[in-house]
Amino acid sequence: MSATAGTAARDWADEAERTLAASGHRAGGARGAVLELLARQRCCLSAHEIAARLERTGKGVGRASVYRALDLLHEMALVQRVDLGDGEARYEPIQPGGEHHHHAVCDVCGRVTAFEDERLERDLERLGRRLRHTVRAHELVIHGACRRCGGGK
Amino acid sequence: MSATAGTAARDWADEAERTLAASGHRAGGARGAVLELLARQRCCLSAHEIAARLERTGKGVGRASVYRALDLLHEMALVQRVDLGDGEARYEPIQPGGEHHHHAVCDVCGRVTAFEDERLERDLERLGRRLRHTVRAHELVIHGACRRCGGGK
DNA sequence: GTTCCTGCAAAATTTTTGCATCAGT
DNA sequence: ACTGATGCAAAAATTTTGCAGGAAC
Repeated sequence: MSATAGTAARDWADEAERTLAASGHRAGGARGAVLELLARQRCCLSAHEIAARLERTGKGVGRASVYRALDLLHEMALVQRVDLGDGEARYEPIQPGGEHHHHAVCDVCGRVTAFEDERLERDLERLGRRLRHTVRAHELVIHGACRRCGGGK
Repeated sequence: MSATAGTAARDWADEAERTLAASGHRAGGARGAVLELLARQRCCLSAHEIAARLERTGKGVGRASVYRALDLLHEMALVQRVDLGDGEARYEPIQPGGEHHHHAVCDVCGRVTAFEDERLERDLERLGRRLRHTVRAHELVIHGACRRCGGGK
């Protein structure tokens, strides 16, 4: 399973590089580091977190470059922007294969749980058709108390 | 229908004032103006928009007071925080009766469409039970192209 | 009269931009 | 070589905080 995830991550980073190259973008070190870090991640990361982690790994990258990389990746629909409600934007890879998850935030302990739900995804597709609104991205955030903090009684 | 909406709006503002009073909060002018403005609104407003509109109406209110009012209302679960992805937080009243909507953002023309969907709501309830996550609030944002900009073909 | 509310200004945070330099093609 | 990518510093935008005065109860 971790082998599969690793492969998917590498696939995503590779495809992202290819997509960027095809659009005339060059392969610099800063964006490459951001890509690689995002690819290895389970869940969304904020610009601040990305900069901090790259710093710790020795691959220090200017804040501006992090923001510029995220901006570009978002424009190219390679990353999903996630707003958990704490005032900083987070980003996570969009897997071309369709794997997609949403987020539940526990307002008590702060934990963020990622979850998938196939019926929800089908519902969202139907919704796009009903509204005649092309769905390029969708994002659901649930706020409340996680099972440990009161949801699981 | 507009009469109904007006009534619901007044109800919401009244109930909000009562809830606040019951928690030992006093009825000041700034928060009252924010409440009244929110109550009359169809969709979500940002702090900036709220301050600007109150300014135009002559009821100028300090930015800090707007933020403090929104903070308190959010804490008391009287308003829903909405993140449309443009870096500013928006807020809208939570109708106790259960009326609830979500938002579709057109990335082409910028229009924000509010929509309701009963099946989606049922799905989200089921989801909370499945995750054993108490759902205090949930927020869905769809990004893409609206029917005018390419979704309606 | 006490305590919360408000507004202004200052500060903290997050994100963007200008510009000189470096690096990929 | 040409042009995009990067980093630093400065700026902009959004939100928070400190504090003094005013208003609600």
